[in-house]
Amino acid sequence: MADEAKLEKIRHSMAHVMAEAVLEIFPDAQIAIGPAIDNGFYYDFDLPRSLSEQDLEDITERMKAIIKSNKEFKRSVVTRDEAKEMFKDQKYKLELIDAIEEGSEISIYNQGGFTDLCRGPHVESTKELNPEAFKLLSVAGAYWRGKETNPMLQRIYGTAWLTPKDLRLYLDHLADIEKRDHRKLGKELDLFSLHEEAGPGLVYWHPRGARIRQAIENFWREEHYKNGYEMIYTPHVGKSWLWETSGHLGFYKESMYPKMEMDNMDYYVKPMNCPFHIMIYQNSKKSYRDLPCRWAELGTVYRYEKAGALHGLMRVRGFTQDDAHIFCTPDQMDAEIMEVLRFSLYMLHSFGFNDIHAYISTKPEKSVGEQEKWDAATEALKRAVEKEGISYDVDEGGGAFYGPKIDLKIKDAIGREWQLSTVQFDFNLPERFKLTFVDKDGTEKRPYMIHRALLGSIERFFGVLIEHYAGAFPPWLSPDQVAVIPVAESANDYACELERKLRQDGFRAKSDLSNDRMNAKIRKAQQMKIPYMLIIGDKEKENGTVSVRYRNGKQDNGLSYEAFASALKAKIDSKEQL
RNA sequence: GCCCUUGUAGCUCAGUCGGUAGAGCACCACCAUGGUAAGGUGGGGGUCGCCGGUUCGAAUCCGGCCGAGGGCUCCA
Repeated sequence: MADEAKLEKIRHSMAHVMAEAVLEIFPDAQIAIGPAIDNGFYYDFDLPRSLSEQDLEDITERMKAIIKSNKEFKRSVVTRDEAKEMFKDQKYKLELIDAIEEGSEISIYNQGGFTDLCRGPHVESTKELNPEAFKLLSVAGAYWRGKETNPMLQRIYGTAWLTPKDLRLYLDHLADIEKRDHRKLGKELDLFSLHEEAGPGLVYWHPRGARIRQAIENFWREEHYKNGYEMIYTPHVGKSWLWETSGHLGFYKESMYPKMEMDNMDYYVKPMNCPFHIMIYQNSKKSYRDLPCRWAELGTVYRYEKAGALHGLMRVRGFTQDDAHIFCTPDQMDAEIMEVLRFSLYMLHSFGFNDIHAYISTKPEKSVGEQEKWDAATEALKRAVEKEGISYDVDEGGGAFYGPKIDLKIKDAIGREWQLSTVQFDFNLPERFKLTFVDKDGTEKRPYMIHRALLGSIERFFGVLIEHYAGAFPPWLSPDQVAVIPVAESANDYACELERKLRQDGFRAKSDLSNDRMNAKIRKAQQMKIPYMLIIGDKEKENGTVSVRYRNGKQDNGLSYEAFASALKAKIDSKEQL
């Protein structure tokens, strides 16, 4: 942990060194802020022209020279007026000085030719910075103080470490991230595509991607049924009164696709499934005996995300939520929450996510629903996480206005966090739609309503899966589980026979009868990350056996078909990685 | 939405000072029948994102639009 503090000092000091280098090149540059961040640092500048890659090299060289000149970082305290005088040509600094609270100390740091308004801390001297352990990564636009109405500055991002080896490791990590990029793998493995000409942010699932989706959805449906849910299907558009009642037109209109007019009525494409599920609830009078109702739907919704926010499968405009709504009595709430959380964890584990952290968000300032309800619901959430023994953080006041929630974030194979599951109480919709149930005593009462999605959206979940497995899916999810590769044409008929048998036994198999040589076929199957290859020639044909080549290069020769099929089935059933 | 970068064949990318396009892979055909990561030869395929401007002439220069990538929440 001492290293963490040291690193922060190093990174923050690097930012100052970078500012000095930039000022050498652009003496009139306006400098803004330059903090240490995760893995590195940045500094924002207002410059007369845009920076290029070439500039980054230039700046890097100057930074190295500054570091090698062994400048001390000297801290001093100045008065407000002194500070204003020192930075009289730096309008952003003046703004910062004005923002400093009356009575608090104003400190400056100086290293050689550069002085910055700064609360520190810094290293003692540039001697402590390793000129071979940092790298400038990119230039990006950033608003002054992050506000859209402010001028756009140029931000230079850099990364800095204690040693060149640490830098190397970090750059390798970045390269790994790039290799796993689901957009790249989606193309290479022929899983999905997006088509600007047909509408940005809308996903096309190719056959190989669709097979994975079906494996996910089949599993999802089976498990939901086993766990007491009913499947429902609801429309994709609804009249405006639905969205007025739900409040979406009031709070959410910006993100909805615009209205369609028909028969003097306005229709909207759904951005959420909830109001439709409520329609079903209201279709008949509900008794406490009918509750809980657990209704699940793979519901496709459309939201008009800002153009700049779209990102592959991770942020799209049309997506399918693995949605469910639970309507229950107040008495049932505790048990339902426990169950939802247990079920979520089971689902996430099944997909190979075992590092899970929970975030509970509580009542914000502006909210609906009585305090007691919020407290009861929030307590139920806490009890549930504690019972499951997963670590959690509480985001006080971070809930939606309509109820507290719990989000589950998983860590993927290379340690990145992704939010998947969410369980949210809703004190708003039951009120707005005047939902009721008749209780034991014959009086009408308001049911609790819980929204939950375990995978989040199928599209985004797919993106996370691709990156988690780097495209090498475990057999139960692999689009092609088995590639049958004949050594020469004489084994083609045997290959076809094997393919037919495998498919009939429920496996996803395909034989490669192309003109290529066996070596090329193996290469292709390997590149498509198919877990099992059956290499068959005259030998196997004669003996009725198969030779198995695994994705990892290992090999099992001369197995009987039955032996292979049962081993494969066991692997698929276990959902294990190969 | 805003800033920077970017948009050439299905994919990955070349294309120098403006003179109406190239490679590899993929695809198709033929030859080769090959035991664990690319066999050979030949062929087809692009109004260079879209619209407009400058020019004798634009993939190349200029403007606008559309899309994609990075960033815009780490705070003197």
